Amino acid sequence: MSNSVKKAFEIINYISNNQGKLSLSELGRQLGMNKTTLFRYLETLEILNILEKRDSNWYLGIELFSLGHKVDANNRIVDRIHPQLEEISQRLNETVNLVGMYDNSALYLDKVESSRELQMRSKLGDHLPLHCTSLGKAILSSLPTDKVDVILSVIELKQYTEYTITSIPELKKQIEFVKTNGYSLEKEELEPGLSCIAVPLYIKSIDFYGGLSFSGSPYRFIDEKVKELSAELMSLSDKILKSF
Amino acid sequence: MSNSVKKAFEIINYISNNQGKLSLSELGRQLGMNKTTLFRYLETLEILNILEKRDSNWYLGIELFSLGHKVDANNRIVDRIHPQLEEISQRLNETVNLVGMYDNSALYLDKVESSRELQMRSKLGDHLPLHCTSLGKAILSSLPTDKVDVILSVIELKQYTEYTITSIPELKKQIEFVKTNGYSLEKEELEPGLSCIAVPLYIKSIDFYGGLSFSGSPYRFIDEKVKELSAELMSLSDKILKSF
DNA sequence: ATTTTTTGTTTCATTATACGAAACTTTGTT
DNA sequence: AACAAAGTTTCGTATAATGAAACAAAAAAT
Repeated sequence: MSNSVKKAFEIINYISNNQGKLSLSELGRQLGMNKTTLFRYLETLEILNILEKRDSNWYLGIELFSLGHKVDANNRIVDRIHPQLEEISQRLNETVNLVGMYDNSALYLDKVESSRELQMRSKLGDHLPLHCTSLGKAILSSLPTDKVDVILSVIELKQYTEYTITSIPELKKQIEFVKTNGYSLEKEELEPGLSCIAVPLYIKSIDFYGGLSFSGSPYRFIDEKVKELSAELMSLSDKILKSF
Repeated sequence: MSNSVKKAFEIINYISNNQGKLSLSELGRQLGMNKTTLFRYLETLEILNILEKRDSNWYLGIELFSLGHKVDANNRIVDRIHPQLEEISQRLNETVNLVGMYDNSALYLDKVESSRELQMRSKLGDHLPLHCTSLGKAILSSLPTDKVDVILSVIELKQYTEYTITSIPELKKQIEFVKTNGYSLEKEELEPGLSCIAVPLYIKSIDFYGGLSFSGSPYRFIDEKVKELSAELMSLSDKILKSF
């Protein structure tokens, strides 16, 4: 495995989580790297527009923006589904989200926000934990049981709020609920004030394991609303599956 | 400059323009690289999820998607402006676009599509030429004259359609038009059936040179419409400038 | 079915290049 | 002005990248 390439991406990854906060020396300290070596990496990556230096602090560069938008994951699934997310979001005035599973987490692929919710900072590209999101539980419900067992034993069931489920049997119960009812629920298990309703979206032909969800304030998602919204998601999921 | 890092990104860039078309051998031939060396690069980049192999053809990987969405170019300009693009797009039912200048081209930063236009393949992250787009001409009009001279002498005035302007004096005339009227026009100079109306967006405090535009069919952009839409863009530009 | 060709992968000696200590320059601080 | 810290350049050394060759696996041709 190519050492320098690996190191370059370690640097890029580290900066991606600390943009605008780190100078060369600080980076060297935190990554435990010799400053001359680091200097050369940063210089190279800056020339390539992969990284950007402003006021001697480092940011991700514009070339990563370009590359990121050319990623053609799973046959342009995002491009194909986006119009349908737009439609459902506008019609119901709800925020709708699309994720796909990669490396034992749910990758945030697309979202359309309702006018109701205030615009939050874009989280596309983020990895969501599987055990405390409705989308995660939806995905788990669409996986074969033995795979679920492996995943649950591998991932850390980190406690994010007082409602986060950290017990494997309890999670399995919830996964059974999704299998029976077709949708999953999550109430402030990841962050306070945020709830979700989700359904799995498994597209066999392209080996895509993902999910669709509505997200919003837990106060709005009362029983009656949950019935309506979960039915909408299930019918959207069906529609998408037919188009693939 | 770090050789291997540079080479890794050469490979990534080449694949980004030929996704799903190239096997290891084919890549080696086209890039003039030794297959053993290339093999090691591809292996490394695949492990890092920067590249992805499907049916022995190479694609950009999901990690680039994540990184690309974390690019925080120019103080989150996209996140801050997006809601206003949404508003104007919905109110007028027009497709609206945002670009910024990087490396002598207009980088496609954001867009909101109208329900009128059919959803086209996402072009965010693409580099648009300056000489045959309304956005390019708008940006050029906001730059100091000596810089414009340098840029016009450096960039290739490639002919895309029969309407593409390839003469520097003619381009300068059009730039003067933008300076006088505050907006720029482009009719099928880049691709047949596509016209644009644009205004410059120069945010001094963050050294951002960019532009806003409406795009659509040339048949719809008649004189009267041009007046209305250009006025809308100018007032949006003003509003944005005030918020920075 | 058999041979031939092409593609993908591993090994290994050579050499190029990445490395980091040290010196030096620039910038910021007391 | 003196000092400290950050950033940059130089250069000998060691390491890691390189690519030819051999090999394995998969396609293509006979």
